[in-house]
Amino acid sequence: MDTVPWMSQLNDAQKEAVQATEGYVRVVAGAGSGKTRVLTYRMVYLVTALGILPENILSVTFTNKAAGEMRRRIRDMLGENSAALVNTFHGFCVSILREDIHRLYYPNRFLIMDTEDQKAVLREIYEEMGITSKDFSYSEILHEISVRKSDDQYVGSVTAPDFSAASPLKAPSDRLSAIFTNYLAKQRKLYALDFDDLIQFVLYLFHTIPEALAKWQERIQYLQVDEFQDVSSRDYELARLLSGKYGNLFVVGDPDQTIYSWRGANIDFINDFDKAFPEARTILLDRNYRSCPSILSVSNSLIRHNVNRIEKQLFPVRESSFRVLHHHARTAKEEGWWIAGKIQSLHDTFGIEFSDIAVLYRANYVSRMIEEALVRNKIPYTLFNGTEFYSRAEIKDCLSYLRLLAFHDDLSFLRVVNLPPRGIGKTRIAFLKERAAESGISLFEAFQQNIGDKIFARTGASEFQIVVQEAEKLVDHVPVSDLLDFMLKQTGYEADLLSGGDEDRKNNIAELKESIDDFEKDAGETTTLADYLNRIAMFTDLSKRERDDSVKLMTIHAAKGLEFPYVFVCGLNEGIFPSQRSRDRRDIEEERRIAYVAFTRAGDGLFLTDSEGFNFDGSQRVPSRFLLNIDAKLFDHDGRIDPVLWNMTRMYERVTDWDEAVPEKPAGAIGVKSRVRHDVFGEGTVIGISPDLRFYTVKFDSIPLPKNISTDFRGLIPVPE
DNA sequence: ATTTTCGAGATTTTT
DNA sequence: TCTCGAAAAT
Repeated sequence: MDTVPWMSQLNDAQKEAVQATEGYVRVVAGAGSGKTRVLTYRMVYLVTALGILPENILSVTFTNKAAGEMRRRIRDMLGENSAALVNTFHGFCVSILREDIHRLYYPNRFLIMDTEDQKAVLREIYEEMGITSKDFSYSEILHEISVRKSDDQYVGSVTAPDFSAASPLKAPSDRLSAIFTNYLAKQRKLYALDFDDLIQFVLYLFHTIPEALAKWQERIQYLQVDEFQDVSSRDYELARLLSGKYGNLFVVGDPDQTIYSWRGANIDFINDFDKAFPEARTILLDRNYRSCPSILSVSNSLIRHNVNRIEKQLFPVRESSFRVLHHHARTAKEEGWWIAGKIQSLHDTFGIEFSDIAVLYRANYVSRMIEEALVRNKIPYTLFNGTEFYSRAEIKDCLSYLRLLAFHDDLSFLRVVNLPPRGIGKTRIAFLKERAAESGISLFEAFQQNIGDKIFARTGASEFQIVVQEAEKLVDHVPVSDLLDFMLKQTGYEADLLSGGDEDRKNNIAELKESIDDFEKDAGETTTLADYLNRIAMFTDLSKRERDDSVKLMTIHAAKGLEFPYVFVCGLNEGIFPSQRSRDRRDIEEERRIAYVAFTRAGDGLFLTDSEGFNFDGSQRVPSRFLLNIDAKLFDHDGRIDPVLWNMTRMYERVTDWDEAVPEKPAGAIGVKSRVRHDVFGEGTVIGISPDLRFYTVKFDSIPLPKNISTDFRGLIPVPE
């Protein structure tokens, strides 16, 4: 029943998936098996063959980038008018809250905090509490906050009118809890929601107000979720609730590609889907269209080392292939140069476009040495790094100007009040904070009320206030882009930028204005400034300018869901990949899945590199255990590795790659993570205990590599806390 | 007395 | 690239 012309392009399993529109369906789709195609075609099928209205379909993607791509494809097939619903969970929650947050106690207006805003809030809290980021690193605390927020108690307590009365979260028994309570208080004052809240609030809304749930359940008659292996319990609950009425939930994922555990991804949701929904159908897509057999066998050979895994084989469709090549470099610099040289020869000798090549790495900082080599060799590249478009300083500045006008919030105020420098620094801000605290008002209000105080003489304070007042008169009457123009000119920000002669920043701002124009054209008359700001709050990489025909550089996480004919995976060293932070088997398995994702991005060629040298902590760099995991027959080495290095790799491996339950040693109170002192080596931390309890593995502070110390040795004593 | 600038050191992954 | 502390500039 090929009612649609493109149906013949699909294999049987794909066809089955596209047509499986009713009920609960799980598609286990291996890397490169055409799942994006299935998801896209399925939406088109729903609309064209079944006559379902686009607004009754929701397709959830993992990133905005993926959402954008899918929207484009669907538009190509169905035409401009078919505004099929493609969104991320977070983006969709913003839509829900825009319509329904007034049903909770919040006003019908909320501000979305991104990670930088969260850090700014933390910075203030730290200042008030007299602690520094050395005591508690921002990222650790943010993680902790996220964890606490997933506690069931949280939802009720934050939305309850008097959240301070909610018991378990309040009692600041320790500093961590104090920080958390403080954070919540600041959030409430700002009417600010962080990423976790977006989903959490929607869940709370659905749990407490049945009419709201019914309304959205009625709207979403067909729900499909991509990258289901990476959903968190919150995402899962949301999907379950939304599909609760019509019972059409279609999920697609690959358990081997779970790489977001640190963000709450839980692999069980896809693995146990059939238990949660006994009537569920499972479809397996196991034909790989993307990669050459050699790349596939290397990837399979690697991932097989994960113990906690459901066995799954991918079958290559493609035939001919080059062998995967590993290069061991003597220095980090040489690693970069080898990659640059290879890229150059791929381009010159084989006529491969630069844009068909990607360099992937575990962490952003690794990109530096690669960049340097590419620049020196005059190879064009585009860096997709952590500082994505919307989080660039100048873009954040612009958005903060706008947000100040829309929300009068402290966060924006603090960012722009002294931008460009107008003499309002620490002391004057402290003055304002005092005033604001006295009267229980916002910093901006305190600023307006005290503008005449002599403390602001000799500063640009009053000029700034006048500009803001003028701009406020314009807010509801001119397009957002004009408003931004006005602010940038009148505050002197633009002049400041021009005098700096920074072309890049100027271009970025021009691009922002363009994207605002686009948005206004799309959204029509009804959008307010606040709407606009909330809509783009989650966009981190919307309009990345990509240089024509250039090599792409990005982290493996950023490469999720993408594919490239030629892929270089660099920095395959212990401590980088797997990351230094992975401490036990579970962490290592996640790292291995990340490597698996990296390898399976490649279609025609895969190159792996590592280098000798020294890590941040001074320890010697050794090749990654992942290189040892791959069956040696399946790939080639270019550059000899000293067997001593391999032995060191095995040493690292022994420390972290044990089976799960690491027995704690009862006597002597020495367990994993406890601090110990050794007669000769000094102080250190126990990072492991051998399964047979024969020895501890101790990382001494003064020695780069961990050492095994017999449990019977008397010279190893615990250090009192 | 305050603010600004400049250089040194550190860095997982992101909605 | 971002953060923090000390010197230079207002």
